[in-house]
Amino acid sequence: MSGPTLSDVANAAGVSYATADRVLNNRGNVAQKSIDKVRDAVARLGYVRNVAAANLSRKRVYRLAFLIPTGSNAFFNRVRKHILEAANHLSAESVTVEIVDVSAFSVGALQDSIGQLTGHDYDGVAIVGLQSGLLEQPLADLRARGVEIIGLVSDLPVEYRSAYIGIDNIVAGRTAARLTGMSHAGRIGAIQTFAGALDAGDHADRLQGFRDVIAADFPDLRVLDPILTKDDPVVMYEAACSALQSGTSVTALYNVGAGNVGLIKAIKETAATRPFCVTHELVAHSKQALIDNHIDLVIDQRPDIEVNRAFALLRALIDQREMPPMPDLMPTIFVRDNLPADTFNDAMEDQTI
Amino acid sequence: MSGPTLSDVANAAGVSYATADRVLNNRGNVAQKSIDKVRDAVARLGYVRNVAAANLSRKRVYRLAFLIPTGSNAFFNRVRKHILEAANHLSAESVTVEIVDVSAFSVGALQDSIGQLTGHDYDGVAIVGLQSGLLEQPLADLRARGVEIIGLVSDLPVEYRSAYIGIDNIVAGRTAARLTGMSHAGRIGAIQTFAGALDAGDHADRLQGFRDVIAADFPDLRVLDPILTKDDPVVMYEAACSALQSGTSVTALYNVGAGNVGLIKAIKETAATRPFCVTHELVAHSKQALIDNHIDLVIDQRPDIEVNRAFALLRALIDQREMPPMPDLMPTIFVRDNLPADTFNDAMEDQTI
DNA sequence: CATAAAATGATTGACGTATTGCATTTTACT
DNA sequence: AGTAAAATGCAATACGTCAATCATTTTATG
Repeated sequence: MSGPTLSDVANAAGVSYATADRVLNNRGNVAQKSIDKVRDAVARLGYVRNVAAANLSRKRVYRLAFLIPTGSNAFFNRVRKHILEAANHLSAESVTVEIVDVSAFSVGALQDSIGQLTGHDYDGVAIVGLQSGLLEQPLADLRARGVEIIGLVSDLPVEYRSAYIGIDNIVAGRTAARLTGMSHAGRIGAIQTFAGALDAGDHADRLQGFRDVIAADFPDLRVLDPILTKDDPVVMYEAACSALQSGTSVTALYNVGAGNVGLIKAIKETAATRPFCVTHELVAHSKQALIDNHIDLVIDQRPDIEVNRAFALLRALIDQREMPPMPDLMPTIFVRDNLPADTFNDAMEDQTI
Repeated sequence: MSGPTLSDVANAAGVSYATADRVLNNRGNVAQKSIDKVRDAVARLGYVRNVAAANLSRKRVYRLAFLIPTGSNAFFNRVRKHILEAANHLSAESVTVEIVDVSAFSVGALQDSIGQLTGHDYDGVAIVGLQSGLLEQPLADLRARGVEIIGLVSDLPVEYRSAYIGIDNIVAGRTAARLTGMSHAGRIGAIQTFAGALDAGDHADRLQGFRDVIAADFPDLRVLDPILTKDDPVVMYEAACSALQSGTSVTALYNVGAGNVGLIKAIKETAATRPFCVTHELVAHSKQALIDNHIDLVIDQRPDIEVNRAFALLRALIDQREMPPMPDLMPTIFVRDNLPADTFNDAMEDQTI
C-alpha cells in the first residue's frame, strides 16, 4: 500500500542501500552505471522519498522569511495576518517563519533587506518585489547560498527568482473594466481613474487592462486620465471630491491603487447619487464600504490564496518536490453579497483620514 | 527550535515515558493524578505530537472516500478531476482516495452507497449529500465505526456530519442578482429564470437569494417564475428558445441549474442582441461561452478550493488536529477577463445536445 | 496483613531515511 | 603486476512515536 522504500530500490537496482542513498542525495563518488541502475529502479518502482521520514531523520527545519512592505497599508496587513496564521499552524511541521519589514516601495531599502537576508541561513524567502536591476546582485548572492526565492504580489527581476505568485494586474484591470462597462448598460459615460503612481508596474498594468477593455468593448465610455494620489488617503480624498463635484459627466470612478479610505470618505459626503465605484483589495474599510453601498465592486487578489501557495511552493522548491495542486489564483470580484464571513481583525485596520 | 518531545513531557511531569504515552493515547490503566500531571506538562511545554513521526511509526494510512454523483454533469467531472489530482499528490503522504459513484440525486441510491461504505474501513468520507431522513441511519452506522463524515457541495442532515464544505447558495443567488441588477443601470427589465427542480435545496436557495436582492434593491426589475428544466440541456434549449423569442420584454436570463449547453446553443442561434445572461459553474462550455460573449457572467463555487478544503478537513478530523488555515470559500464571479489560465481538460466535457 | 488488582517503570523493536566511519572490492594508471 | 584512487558495501546510530512485554511498585480490599 505505502510505496517502496529505498531498500527496495537498492535491491531492485542490485546495489547496496548506501549506494542508492549516495545517488539519491548526490553525494558523489558513484559510478555512472550505478547511478543509471538506481535511477532506473526508482522509475520502475515508482519510488518517492518519504519526506516525513527524511525530515524526521535529519531534523529538518524549514527556515522561511517573507519580505513585506511596512506601513499602514491595510492590504499588506492582511497579508501579514495570513502569513502569521499559516506560520502558527506550520510550526507543528517544523517550519519557522520570519516576517521582515521593508520600507514601502523603496528600491534601496529592499536592496538592503535582501542583502541582510544572506546572513540568516534561510531555506526560502518570499519577497514583495520590484523591477529593478539594483536587486539583481543581492538576489544572486542569496541564491548562491542555496536559498529559494519567489516573488509575491509584486514580481522580482524574472531571472532571479524561481516563481512569482500574484495576480496578473492587466487581467485585474480588464475585469474591473468589464464590470464597469456592464454597469453602464450601453449608456454614455466617463470614468475617472485614480492611481498611486504610474511608474509602479502594477498600477500601470491595471490601468492598461482597464483601458484596453473599455476601448475594445465599450465605445460609449471614455476613460479619463488618472489622477495621481501617491496612495495617500488625503490626496485621494481631495481628488475624489473634485471628481465627484465636477458636474454630472463622471459616471464611474476606478481607483487602481490604495488610499481608498479617502475615496470612501469623499463618497460618504456626497449626498446626491454617486457614480459607479470600483476599487482594489478587500480590507476592513473597503468591505464596510461595500456593505454600506458606498462602492459597488472590489477587485481582490486573494492574499489568503497567495500566502497559501507561497508556503506550498517554497516547501516544494526546497524539497525539490512537485507542487501540490492548489486553488487557482485570479482577480476575484466582490460585491456586497459574496463577502467572506471571516471578519477581518484589528490588524487590518487602516489609517484614518 | 523543534518543540519538546514526549520524553520531555514525561520528564517534566515526573512520570515515565510509558505513562505519558498511556495518557496521550488513552490506553487506560492510568491514575487520575498521573493523567493530570501529564496533561499539565503538555500544556506547560506546549507539546504537540509530531504527526510525521507518529504516522511513520504506526504506518498510518488515511483511507478516504468521496461519494460523487455520476452522470455527464460537467461540474462534478470537474470535482472528480480535482479529487484525482489531489489524490495523486497525496499518495506520497499515504493517503488513499476512492471515488464512489452514486446515481445522481437519488436518495435511495445515496442511502445504499453510504450503507456500503460501512464495510470498507474508511477513515473519512466526503459526501455530496441530500437532506433526507433516510440517510440518517446509514450515516449513524458509519460514524459508529469511527468514520469521519463531511458534506461536500450539498449538505447532509446536520446532525450526522462533522462539517459542510460548500458555498451558501442563497449568497450565490444574491450575487447573481446584484450583478444582474447592476447590468440594467436603472432601466426597467424582466428576468427569466431557469431551474432544474425546486425541491432540490440548492436551486431553490439560489432563486430565493436572487429574488430577495432584486426585490430589495432593484425595484424596476421583475423576476419571472423559473422554467423547470430538470437540468436537461434539451429541455433547457427549448425553454431558452421560447424565452428569447418572447418579444423584447426579457432583459436577462438566469439559470440557477445545469444544462447550460442547451442555453448556450439557444443563445448562439439568436441573431439579434441577446439579454444579459448569468449561469452557474465554470466548466468547459460555460468558459467558452464567456469567451465567445454568449453569456456575461458565471457564478462559480470553486470546486478546487472545496476539494482542497475537504482533504485538509478530513485529515484534521481524523488526527483530531486543528484545521490548517485555508482560503475562504464564497461564490466567485467570472467574466471573460478573469478566467483561470488552467485549461480544463477532456474530463470536463459535457454532453452535447 | 496478606493478597489481588491497578499503576507505573524500563526496555525494546519497528517505521523509512540520513549520515558517518570503516572495510572491502573494483577500476585506472604507471 | 603493483599501486593508488575510486567505488561500493556493511554496520551502526539517530530522529520521535507507537506498541508491546515484563518487572516492579503502589493502592485497594477483605
